[in-house]
Amino acid sequence: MGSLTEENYIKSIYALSQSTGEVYVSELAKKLDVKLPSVNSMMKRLAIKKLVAYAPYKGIKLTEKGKKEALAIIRKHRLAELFLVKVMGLGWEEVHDIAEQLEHVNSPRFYERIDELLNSPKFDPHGEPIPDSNGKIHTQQRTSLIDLAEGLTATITAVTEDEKSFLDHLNAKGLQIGDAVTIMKREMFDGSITLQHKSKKEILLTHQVAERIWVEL
Amino acid sequence: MGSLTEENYIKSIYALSQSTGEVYVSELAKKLDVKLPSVNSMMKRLAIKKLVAYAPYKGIKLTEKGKKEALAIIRKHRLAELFLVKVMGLGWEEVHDIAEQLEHVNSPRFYERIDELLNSPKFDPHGEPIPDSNGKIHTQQRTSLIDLAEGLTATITAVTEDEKSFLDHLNAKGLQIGDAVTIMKREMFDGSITLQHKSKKEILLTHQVAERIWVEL
DNA sequence: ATAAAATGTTAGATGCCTCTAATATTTTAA
DNA sequence: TTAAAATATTAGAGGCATCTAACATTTTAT
Repeated sequence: MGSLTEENYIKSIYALSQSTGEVYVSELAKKLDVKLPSVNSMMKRLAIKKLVAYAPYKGIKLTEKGKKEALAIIRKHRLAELFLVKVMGLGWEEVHDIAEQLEHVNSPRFYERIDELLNSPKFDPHGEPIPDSNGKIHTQQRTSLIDLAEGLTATITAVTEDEKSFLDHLNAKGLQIGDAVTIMKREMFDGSITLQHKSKKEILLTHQVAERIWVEL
Repeated sequence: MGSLTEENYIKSIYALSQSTGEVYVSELAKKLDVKLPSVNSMMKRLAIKKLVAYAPYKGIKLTEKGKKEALAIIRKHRLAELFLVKVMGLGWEEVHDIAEQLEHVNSPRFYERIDELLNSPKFDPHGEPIPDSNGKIHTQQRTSLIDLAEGLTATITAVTEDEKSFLDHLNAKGLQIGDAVTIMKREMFDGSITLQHKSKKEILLTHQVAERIWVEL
């Protein structure tokens, strides 16, 4: 178990390297809100610990050991989020910041118990998959709401959780995980989308919002 | 909000100064398992922050500000312990170490919710009082099992929680908070005590164990 | 192909928290 | 009452995590 700071670096590297498999120093610095040299010196330390593969002027990659640690933290984060919603009755928009802290709690027993109480759940309240205790992740094939043709109906399965304000926005629009929506109109001009929702109301989403909503047909 | 380390110092100073109102550097060093100079330099920092009153070669005292912070941490610790037992179904002997971590979670909402779910509880699973959100503590007049005369019957209200092994010991003997016990015999020779318990069984406790059990007549 | 822009690294400093070794003060006991 | 023991402090160093300023490399665009 590394320090809290170390865990946050590992987690961010994992998140940012999802698509390309690597991260740039500047991306990481931006994400963690530190300056470039801070990232640089942390990379040296993590490389010594064999958590990242790092060569000067090259992208940063997690080693297998680093990935394993990242997935363990993500598992704890997502279990915590679901626990906060299901057991403690908090709103999905307010659990992220608390889970950011709970994910660093070192207690197998605590998380084993949460897992039991929630019946080994597969997805967190934002629809993100929860890795199992071996770090195995049940990936879903994802389609963004933005890629759906007019007339199609789909079910919201997940949202990309970046900031509380985004979830507040969805709450205000009345959208939740599991809701069925039909694409009424796609505006070419600004990329916005009009949906028909179970509430019978028409909902307008900007491109920026729609691209962060994942659906299944 | 100070650092985790700072919070642990404050909490330990509070605990150790309960009786006399002050702590010695060496006591604190022992409790926190650090060397004397570490305590010394931390005291200087805490004094600058007005959390402790500290003069060289004199005992350490918490300021009002320091006490308030200590009580806030203790409140979180004890709420967490009760939550772990009542809501999560963990044993009273295994919650201390988890609560040591949860007490540092910074989220008024999280603790407000725990307090609600537990119905603003007054005591933790070990019988220790939970300070209210203003730091006010509902102190009980306490009698130790060791001070009870033969023939008297009393109810266990609290135990002094120092180590898991002590609670394991009580579990093995079948003793719990709320149990009624009658003093059958007090041995002058070694200070041990024989109890009659609701289970009808006779239980022998050594002086060392009995003095850490608090009762009400 | 080279100059400018973007990105990354090194050097050196700071604060936090810890340590060991050396020194100082207070307490205790002869 | 003074020497020894116990307790506390200072000096100086090291690791972690951060920063600014200066320098190096890579990418890009003319």
